[in-house]
Order: sequence, then C-alpha cells, then structure tokens
Amino acid sequence: MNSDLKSQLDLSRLDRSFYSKNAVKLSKDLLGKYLVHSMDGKELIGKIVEVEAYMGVGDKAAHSYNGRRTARTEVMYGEEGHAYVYLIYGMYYCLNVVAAKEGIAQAVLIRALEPIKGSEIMAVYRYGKALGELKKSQIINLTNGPGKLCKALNIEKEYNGEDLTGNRLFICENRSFKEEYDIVETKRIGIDYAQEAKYFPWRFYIKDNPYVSVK
DNA sequence: TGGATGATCAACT
DNA sequence: GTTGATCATCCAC
Repeated sequence: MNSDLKSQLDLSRLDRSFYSKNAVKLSKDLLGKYLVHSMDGKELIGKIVEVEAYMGVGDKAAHSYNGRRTARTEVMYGEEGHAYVYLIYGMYYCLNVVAAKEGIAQAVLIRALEPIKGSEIMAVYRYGKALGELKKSQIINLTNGPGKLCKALNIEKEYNGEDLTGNRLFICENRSFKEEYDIVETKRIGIDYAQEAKYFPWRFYIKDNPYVSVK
C-alpha cells in the first residue's frame, strides 16, 4: 500500500446484478475489486488478486459436485452475492463469493488479496504483532492465500451467508481510476482428488502481482 | 528452494 | 476411520 493509492480510493459497492453470472465469469470480474471488512468503524481493505471458480454440479472439485447439498454447502444454493465461508483442514477458513442464480450452486474462492488499508490491524489478527514488528516475509504472507486472508481480515464462521451487498463485509470497485493488468488463467490449487477437473483452467490471477499465492 | 509432516475438525464412508 | 478448495515448520540439498 502507498499513500497515493489510499488517497485515490473512491469505493462504490457492487450490486446484486454483478454476481448474477457463472463462477468463471464472476472470477475474472472480481479481480482488481476491493474486499472490505468494516468493523467498529475501522475498515480492512484488500484488493482481490487471485481467485478460483467452482462450477457446481459438473465440477468434481466443487463442494456442490453432483448436487451435493448439506448444511455446509447450503448457502451456495441460495441468492448470489452472499459469502460462503467454510472451515478447511480443521484449521483455517476460506471465503467464497456465491455466483449465479438461486438454485445453482457455484462460487468463487478468494485466494489472495493485496492489502490496501488496515495493514496494521491485519498484522495483529494474523500474527498477534504490530505491523512494524513483522519481517518482510511476514508482510507478503499477510494475505497471499485463502486461509491467510481470512485470518488477516478476521473472517470466520459467523460470516457464512453474509450478504456482500450489505454493510459488514462487502465488495467494491474503485471509481477513481481504471487499473490496467493482464489476467493469467491456470489450474486450480489443492484439488488432486478431482480427476480431470484438476486440470481445468479455472484459477485466475493478476499477472506480476506479488501477493498471488502460487505463480 | 523444495519436499515431508503435523495441526485439527466437519463431512462423508 | 479417512479425507480435505491450507499453512507453518523442519530438514535436506
């Protein structure tokens, strides 16, 4: 983050219609947008730099593959533009954005953020230390992975189902300038069990951004 | 710089 | 009882 960027922030919340598309399209559209967690008047903001699409019934990597519908996956079947937050490996939370119309269980996993505002607070949630106490490697590691960014932004189970067009956790675009970047399309991460689906090019990231989790 | 491993729990078999 | 949309740590090279 630098002060020039901060002074240029002019955030405009995305409305429901933005999310009414399939997860691959939504993935690409989410790159470069700003995820905001507003808590106690303080804002934690990260730019979305890496995402993955999970395409539902036909996608062997998706929790909703073959129409699987459980308490955990239920929000993916609901209204688009809500958060799907789940516990992974008993240790970390992952944040997804529910895509497509109600009844179609697709989602976009947010895999990495570039910290834009509130890094001092993120450092405390993530490492229990002040930002100035962190090593250089720890600063890059604040938000460069799906579990890491949830810890840094204090996103936990209570945010499952949260309406991302609301006031607590939401996604914005920056109206002040149009950013230029290339999008890299490649394989998703951590889905070796998913047979042919493991090769689908449904991970997208902003080329050359240092906060991308895996190049 | 990269491979192996353990943490820890909900979903599923 | 096994596995997983992860991560930090340890150890070899």
